[in-house]
Amino acid sequence: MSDQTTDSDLEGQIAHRTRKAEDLRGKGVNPWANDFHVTHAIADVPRDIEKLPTEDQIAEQDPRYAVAGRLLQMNEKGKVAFLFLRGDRGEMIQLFVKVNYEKAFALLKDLQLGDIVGARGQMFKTRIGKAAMRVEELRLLTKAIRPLPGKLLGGQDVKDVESRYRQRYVDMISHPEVAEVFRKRARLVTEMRRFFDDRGYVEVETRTLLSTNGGAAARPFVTHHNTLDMNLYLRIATELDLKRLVVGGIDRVYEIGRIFRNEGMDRFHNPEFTTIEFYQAYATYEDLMVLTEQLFERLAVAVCGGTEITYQGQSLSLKAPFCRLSMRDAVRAALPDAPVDDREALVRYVTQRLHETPHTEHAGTRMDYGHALTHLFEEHVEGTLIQPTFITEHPIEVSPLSRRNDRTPEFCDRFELFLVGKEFANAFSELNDPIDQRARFQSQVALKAAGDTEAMDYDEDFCRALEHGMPPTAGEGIGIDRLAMLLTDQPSIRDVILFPQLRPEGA
RNA sequence: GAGCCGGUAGCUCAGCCGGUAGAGCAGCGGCCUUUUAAGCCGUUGGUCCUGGGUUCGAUCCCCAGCCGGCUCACCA
Repeated sequence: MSDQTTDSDLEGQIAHRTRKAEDLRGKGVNPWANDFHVTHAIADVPRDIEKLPTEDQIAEQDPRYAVAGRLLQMNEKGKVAFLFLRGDRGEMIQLFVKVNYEKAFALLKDLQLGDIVGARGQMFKTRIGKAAMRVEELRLLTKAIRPLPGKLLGGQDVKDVESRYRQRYVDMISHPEVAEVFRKRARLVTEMRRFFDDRGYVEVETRTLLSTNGGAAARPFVTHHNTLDMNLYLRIATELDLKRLVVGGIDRVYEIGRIFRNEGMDRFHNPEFTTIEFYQAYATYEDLMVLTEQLFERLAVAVCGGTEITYQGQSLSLKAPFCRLSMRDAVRAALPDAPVDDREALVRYVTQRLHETPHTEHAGTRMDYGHALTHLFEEHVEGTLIQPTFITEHPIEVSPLSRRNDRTPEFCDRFELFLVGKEFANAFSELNDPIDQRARFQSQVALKAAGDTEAMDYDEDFCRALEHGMPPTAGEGIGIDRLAMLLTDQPSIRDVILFPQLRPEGA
């Protein structure tokens, strides 16, 4: 205790706290003890002021509670001290330590903010009418060698988002509301599982490493297997394996899993993210629209308590039914002069517009009717779809895995669900005609040869699977991170991913 | 990948016209037997993101880089 450390920089504080821990060990106190028995969560300790005795009314038979939590504040007042501990949900308990309880009082000088502390005692009402525990036993359970930055109680919030994302543990200590976002995300996923389990879907886990890239339009990550001495792709979708399982006889199947796309990062994109994909035999995309409405309603109720929610100041209603609109009608409404039904004229129309707006990098490798229509939709409609809207009848060129519509084979039996101007779900009646599927893969290969880095590989095994016969099936994928953003009202995908991708910390 | 904005004490931030830096909180040493973001006395702490340049002199001006945020492009 003779240390006269005056350093207040980080190294000095760490050194001081480390010496403190060593001193304690020298006195026979384990600074990282694990023999304290908690009887109650801090949240579960009764604190109804009306029912609590004043200090001199405490009776020997009044219940005792043993709690533990992080020490966030210490007010020492001579021969008495008040401490605040915070528990696992961000709730606080006030401790009252008097000089009369000698051992407990003596420990105070070895405690520092951020330490994990255990306390045992009886609850009472302080002179200013606050609930507090009169501590009979006080224990240091974990010495925090490194001081916590910023706000504990009082002090300032840590606002530097970089350190918040890099050191999520610190972020969560400083901001209990951050932990709450991730609890809600967990609730969302749990509820989603229940929803599908209740309907007889089987949850599976398929492979992440693949030798062919498919199931979506995206650039993959490449990795290398040493023993096989071959490059493998990290999956960009779970689609093809799940449909293999439908061929194999699991009529209702889903996977909640991480997928990887080697593309840009921004407020709505992280290189690894989580999707649910589900497939149901003998269903159509129209059945899935109804199912999707039920799912979104249920998730909103479970996470937000109702179907009327707010996202970043916008009021949204997730109450069924959602609006349904074909892509052509949507484009027509936004651009009355676009020749939506004339395939060649529409390509010319879009090509001309692209020349007029030179800032676009859009490659000329895939300008056909389907891409032209989709381009107009994405440019002029997508961002305006605030309330939940199903966009149906996508062109075949942008849907290499979807079933053609029986009446208008240039379009397919597909929908995407949009909300707050973003895509949230993508679903279609699955293409199960192996001959057509081979042709679609062929055109993907041609696109890839022409420089389209997002085109799929020809998946021979998948075609072979379809040749064995896949029942008529509908399938859907939903981005869980975006859904979590929506239901927790977070502005950035980084706020719903525990450890979002950042550049490595500089040396 | 492009544009804009930012990086100063552990945290939040000031810092004028270029003269090598301040506050609050945290820390450290005291005082106080009912505090509530306690109070009072004293006190420590800085690679001003990095590297160049201009200058007698750079946290400040210029250039390059690193990291982050936002917008745009690609994508979900």
